[in-house]
Amino acid sequence: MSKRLESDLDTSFMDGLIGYNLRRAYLVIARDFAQSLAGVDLGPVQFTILTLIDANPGCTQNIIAKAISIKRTNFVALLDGLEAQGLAERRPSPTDRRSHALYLTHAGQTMLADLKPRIIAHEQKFAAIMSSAEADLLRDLLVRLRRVGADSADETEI
Amino acid sequence: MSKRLESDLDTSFMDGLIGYNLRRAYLVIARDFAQSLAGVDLGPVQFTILTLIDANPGCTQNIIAKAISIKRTNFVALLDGLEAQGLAERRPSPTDRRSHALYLTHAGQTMLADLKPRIIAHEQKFAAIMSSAEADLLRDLLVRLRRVGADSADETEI
DNA sequence: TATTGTTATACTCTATAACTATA
DNA sequence: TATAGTTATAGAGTATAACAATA
Repeated sequence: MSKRLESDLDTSFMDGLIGYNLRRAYLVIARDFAQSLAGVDLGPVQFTILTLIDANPGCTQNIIAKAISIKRTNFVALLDGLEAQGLAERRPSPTDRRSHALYLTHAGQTMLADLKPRIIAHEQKFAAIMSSAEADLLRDLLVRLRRVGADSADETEI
Repeated sequence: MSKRLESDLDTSFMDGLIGYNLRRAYLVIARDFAQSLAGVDLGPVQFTILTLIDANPGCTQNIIAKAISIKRTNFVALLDGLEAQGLAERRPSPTDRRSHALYLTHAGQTMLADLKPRIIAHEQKFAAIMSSAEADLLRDLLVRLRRVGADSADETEI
């Protein structure tokens, strides 16, 4: 197998680009993440929303949407999906009648407790190929990278 | 502005995940990359294809598709777009009548020469926030990360 | 039988514009 | 006037299944 490797190709220009390498690594991890969620009707973003509601009960849609850099407008359907599955719910906000206070249902908490170990196992598969010092630096560099775009970002806070 | 920061949110679980930080950084760079290509009818993947055909004239669709981890099936429309704009062309392969030999047209070479400086400027905006040693380590870590998924990848070579 | 390219199709994520109800 | 949520819609990017031509 692999009679002809893609290493025959000259990819030198792309290989030097941070963005290109970032995309390649992201795609690999995103696929593995999705496999970790196999059998569950949740996308990666929905899992993230689940964890954030769990850690911040009563928070609003906007707060979460900004925190994870997705548009308010795209948040609606994602939350609709969680609500339809009985995992989360919108309650009227006690302080602002425009906004909703978000909570996990009991089923949502159970689901999250079931999924977290899967995600941690998925993560460890990747963390295993670097030292903890390298992992720390990697996270730090990724955070710094995403702050570069902070000015050009319109409504989605970085 | 920014009367209430998302840092009020407890995002500790997600912050610890490599995949999450990778996604956030990737999205920021991908948006900036797209802006660098503003006014040109090319997506990021099409730009990548353009550079690879330029560096590897006569190569086949499959070789490039594998090199950048996209499906053969999705490559077709991307290349169609390049051909429709007169930037690239499919010629019959001299050795295998199933495959096509890919080449840039003169217009394609001119376009690429125009775009490369834009992409390099885009890259430098991000490279500027780290030392060259950090950038080298980052690229190395990203390559190592994407190789973790090498076994579970079916047809798209990592 | 396996591989290259192809069509058709669907799903996820992201994006913009315009609306409503509140503030 | 601005903000929170919503609807509708569009576009990338990615995914699978099935096919024709060639190896």
